[in-house]
This record gives sequence, C-alpha cells and structure tokens, in this order.
Amino acid sequence: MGLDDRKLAVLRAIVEDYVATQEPVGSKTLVERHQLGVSPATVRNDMAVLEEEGYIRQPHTSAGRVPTDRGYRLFVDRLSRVKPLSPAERRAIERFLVGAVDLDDVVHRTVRLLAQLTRQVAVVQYPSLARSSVRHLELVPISTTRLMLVMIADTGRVEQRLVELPTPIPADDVTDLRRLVNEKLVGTRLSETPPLVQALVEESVPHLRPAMTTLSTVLLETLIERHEERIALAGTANLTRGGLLDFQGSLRPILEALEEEVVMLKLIGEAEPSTTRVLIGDENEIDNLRAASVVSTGYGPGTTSVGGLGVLGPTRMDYPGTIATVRAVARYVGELLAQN
Amino acid sequence: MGLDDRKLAVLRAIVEDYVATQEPVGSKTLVERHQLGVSPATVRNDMAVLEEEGYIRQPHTSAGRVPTDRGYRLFVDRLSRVKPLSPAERRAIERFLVGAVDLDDVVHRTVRLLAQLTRQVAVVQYPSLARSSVRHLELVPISTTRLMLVMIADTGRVEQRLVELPTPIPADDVTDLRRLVNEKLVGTRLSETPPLVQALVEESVPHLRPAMTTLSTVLLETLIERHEERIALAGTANLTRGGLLDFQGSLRPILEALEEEVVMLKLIGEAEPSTTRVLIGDENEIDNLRAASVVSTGYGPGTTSVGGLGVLGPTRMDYPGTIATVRAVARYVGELLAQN
DNA sequence: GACTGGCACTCGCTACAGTCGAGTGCCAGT
DNA sequence: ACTGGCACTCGACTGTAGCGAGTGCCAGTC
Repeated sequence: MGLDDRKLAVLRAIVEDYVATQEPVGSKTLVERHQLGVSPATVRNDMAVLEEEGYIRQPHTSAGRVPTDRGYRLFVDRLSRVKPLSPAERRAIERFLVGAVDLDDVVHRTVRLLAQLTRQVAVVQYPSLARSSVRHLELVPISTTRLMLVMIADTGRVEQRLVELPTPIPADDVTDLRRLVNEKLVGTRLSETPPLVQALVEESVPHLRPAMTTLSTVLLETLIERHEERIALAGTANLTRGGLLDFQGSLRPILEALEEEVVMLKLIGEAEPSTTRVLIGDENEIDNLRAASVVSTGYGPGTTSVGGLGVLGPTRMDYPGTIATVRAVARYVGELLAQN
Repeated sequence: MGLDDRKLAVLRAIVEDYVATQEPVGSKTLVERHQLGVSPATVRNDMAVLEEEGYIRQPHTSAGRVPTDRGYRLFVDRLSRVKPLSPAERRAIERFLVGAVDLDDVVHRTVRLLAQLTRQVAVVQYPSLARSSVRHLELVPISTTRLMLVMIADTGRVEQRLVELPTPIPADDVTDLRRLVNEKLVGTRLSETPPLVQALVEESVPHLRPAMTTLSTVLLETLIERHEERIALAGTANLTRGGLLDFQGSLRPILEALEEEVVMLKLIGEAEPSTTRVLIGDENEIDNLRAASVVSTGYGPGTTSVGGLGVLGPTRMDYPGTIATVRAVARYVGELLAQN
C-alpha cells in the first residue's frame, strides 16, 4: 500500500515527462531520461503498483503510462515545489502592470499578463462589490424624472444605474439627496448597507421620500442584493495548443463553461490570498471542465481578498510553474491596489 | 461570359445546399432537391462554366462543388433576399433587451442575444467615446493629492480615471474645478473638446492652474486622444459547431484575432446604421480571418451610429438569415438607446 | 528479498492493395 | 440547346500484414 521513495520518484518522473512531451511514457525512456539508478524492469514493477493504486494508467495496452487526475494530485501535494520565477518573468510582471490608468485597465492588463506567462486561459474577477466599501455616490440629473446613480467603490469599481423617478424633482432636491446618501453610506461595506439604506428612506423628509424610495430600491436591488460580479478573460487561443489531444478532442464544453460568468466566478471567486487552490480534472464540479485543471487564488490589498484570479488549462499542465506565476501576479496586483 | 438565369439558379442552389448540408454538392442531388427542370448533365455544363469563372470549385476531382468566396459574394449581392425574421426571433429580441439596468447590461445582453440567434460569434462595440458628448464630469477626492475623475457620456458610458495632483488642494478648490470643467465641457462632443480643454487651463485662476493642468492632461490623454474603445464578445463556443471542417481545422487563428480588440474594432467599428457590411473570407484584410466571414452594421439612436456590432462565422454561413438578424438587433438596440 | 535480463505477448500505427461509388467531362443523338 | 450514355477519376472505406514500443512475468543473481 505504502509508496516508497522510488515509486514516488517514478511518479514524479512520469508526470514531468508527460507534461513536457505530451506522450505516454514508457519504462525504458524513463530510466534513460532520469537517473533512477535501476533497470527498466524494476521501474515496470513500480509502475504496475502505481497503476493499481490509481495514480497512472495506460491509454492502450501496449502504450506507456499517463498520470491520472489522482496522480497529478499526489504530484502537486507531495512531489513538487513551487518554482521560483525567473527574473524575466518578474520583469514582465512589473513592466506589464505599471501605467495602468484605471481599474478596467488594471484588470485587463492582469488577465493578459497571466495568459501570456502561463500560456493558459486566464480569468480575473473584478474586485467584488460585496467586499467593497462606498467611497462616493453621485447623482447626475438626466432629465427632471431621471437620475443617473454612480457609485464609486474604494476598490476602484464604478457602477452606474439609471433611476426613473415617480415624479419630477427640482435640482435642489437632487443636491439634498446626494448629500443624504453620501452622509449615511460613504465608508460602509456594501454587505452592511441594507439597514442603512432602509433607515435613509424612513428618516427622509416627506417631500423627498418618493424619490428616496425609488433610489433606495435601485441601490438595494441592483447593487447590493444582485451584486454584479464581473470577470475578464484572456488567452482562449491557448486552448488550441497541444493540438486536440488535451480536452479529449473538443473545445466545445470548455468554451461554453468559460462564457458562463457564474461558473467562472464559482471557480475562482472563493479563494483567500496567500492560499492557492488547485482543482484537477475530476475534482472539478462542473461537468464541462472535467478535462481541465484550474489554479486560482485571491488577491487584494493587504491580506484580505477582494476578488479571485486564476488560470484554466489541460490537466497536463506545468503545475509548479503555473502556481508560482498565479501567486506572483496576485501579489503584484494586490500591491497595486494597495497604492490606490 | 455572362451568366444566364439558370446558371445563377444553379449557383444559388449550390450555396443553399452546401450551407445546409456542409457537404460538396453534385449535379444529381442538385436536380433532385431543387426543381431546376433540366437534367444533371445540363447542370454539369453550367457548373463547368461557374467553375471556370471562379464561383465554385471542387475540393477533389471526383467530389461535388463548393462555393468559393467569390461565389458567396455573388450570392449575397444578387441571389438572396434578406429573410424576414420569424415571430419567435422577434419576440426573443424584445424579451432579451427589456429590463437592462445599465449600459454594460445592454451591451452584454445584446452580444449574447446575437450569439444565440445567429449561432455564431457575436461582437458588440460599446458606444464610441469619440461619438459621445459629455453629460457630466465628476471629481471625487480620494486624498488631498488624488482625485477620481468620472466622465458620464450621453451614450451611457461611464469612464473613470485617477488624477494625481502635483500639490494638495482643499475641498473648495475641487468644487471650483468641478464647476469649471462642467460649465465648459458638458454638452460638447468628445472629438471637439481639445481646444476647450486647452482654454480651460489658460483661463483658470492662478491657484487652480497646476491642478487644472494635470486634470486636463488626464482628460486629453486618456479619454480623448487615446479614446478607449471597448467591445464585448460572446458565443465563441459556436466556433466548434460543424466539427473542424470550417476554419480549415484550426480555431487558433480565429481565437487569436478575436482577442485583439483593435482588430475586432476595425472589423465592426466602421459601418453606418442601416447599411450592413458583409466581408467574405478573402475579402478580409486580417490574415487570421481568411477562413471566416463577418456581417456587421452600425447602431445608434436615430440615424447616427455610435458603435458597431456584428457576427463572425465560417464562410459557409446562412447569409440572408444572419444579415436579417444583425440588422434587427442593431435596430432594437438603437431604439433602446434612444429612450435613454 | 530486491533487483535484473530475457522473453513472449499485446496492440496501435502505418503502408499497401482492392473495392465501391459519387461525381465528373465528353460526345453523339434528339 | 438539352439529354442520355459512358468511360474515367479519385476519395473513402476495408482488410491484411509487418513493425515496434511497451508490457507482464519468470527465472536467475547479488
């Protein structure tokens, strides 16, 4: 049952070779490429055990071995160290992220950077509104019965909503409304605002009440309850690397899953910063992604997470390198956000 | 040289059959499926002429005929009418677009709708800043040396930029700045603002001048000159329909092109509303898209275009249906924008 | 007891030959 | 000007055979 050191070394060698060559690896080539100090026959015996335990498998009877999802899991957990980044990568990260003009820009640059460095599909969640605080609320009159509500969050996110007022209101009232909502709400976390918004309506003077009621409805319904999470994607073209071998021949399910924001959010939107989550193949709850692996982490200024980011690729992926890159990018983005 | 009516009918039949079946179409099946009133041999003669003229070709010597890009072009220009939309499609469009809460939402819904209806990849450009007017400019103090500049355009677009001031300024000055820029700029088209922004700096009172200078720099550089155009994509999974026959086996180049916003903008960002542009295969200037066709049009409130939208798919595409859908969606979106 | 060399076996891959049939071009006939 | 007939082409499919990478097992060795 127990796997001795050599068997683990064999598994590691299989994973590394298979990731590099994309071809099932046999006992002979294995001893040639790695200094295992034993003969192919011995390796074969080890392989038989590894296969019995479910860490590797044979695509066909007379082919070499390929790691299973379970094999990759063991590899990630016990057989690999996170690769340090190369100086070139470090420089790329820095160069890529300086000069971003706004949050959109930061997110876009980040997602492209991640895709480029890992050569996988990258996903970045915009800072979650649920974890943001209100920095400012602006009301811009569009007409006498229409306001545009703009919310600026401390994370840099800016959301706008159209508010249709039940009755026309004068400009002075708009000023009052603006002052009131800002007084009460600036500085509060979005997840904590509902009672405050409620209070605003109840405390408001009669002639402002109708407007305040609709305004609060919009605020609650479209910004807080249905807090709109957004994501950015890049690098889908990377899915076509490695021919059609990865993803068992069809990109279809992967592309479909990538388009479902809800799915992606669930995938990358839960991690804390400083912990990195690796989901390998089957471990994934989404059926469409059974042939894929996801490496994700949280990012944010300091130690709290305001959103997630990660990459998605074939199970046959360079885990140590990918994990290192994802972490590094998350850290840099966090620092960038802390500056603002 | 001239193609008589029957030859054109044959071409039309070939295009329609090939689009429907995705298989090269031969003379026999052609006369069976369409009432051409002549024998296969006659059709073969016509086909020989059509091939000579470059409208169709044979993938292999003993296979049926397939339309060339030139053949599709003739079909689109002279042999097809725009299909009227089905009531179901009409309803889908209406149902899909009501209830959008903001511009982002409108664009997202539109792009998904287009992808779903045409079963192709859909692209929607956000209303172009260059064609927008300033509705309001807001300055939100982040710290004493930092402002967040928020521009709200009449098209509904909202852009934010961080402004780093050279020296701290008091809150009253921010109010003054806000008043000044709004007085001068609200209502003007973005393409016409540069001289006005310049004037703002020159006319400003001395103690506001440093702040006004940085502010105007940000305005000019990041909002006007480098007017950031944005696009939304959906339906990439549709590229995998029709196996790997379309796009000559590799999605790679297509996916790469789709990720280049600049490329996509060039592709869909130029048309006027009410004119629909169809680019077929080779006609495309982008090498990566030589195997694809693009149907695009402009949209906007009234008759002026504020942005483009369209779909991209294999040259083997249902042109009449796609053109109809793209037009209809553009019209609905235009109406929706006109309401705001 | 752990490792190794040897050996028979499996099975996917490639090459090759043969058949089938859809589709063609051409031509003589109406 | 159209049609029926015919010989021809060539891709798709099928079956066979040989190759070789890789395996499992076993007897032998340190």
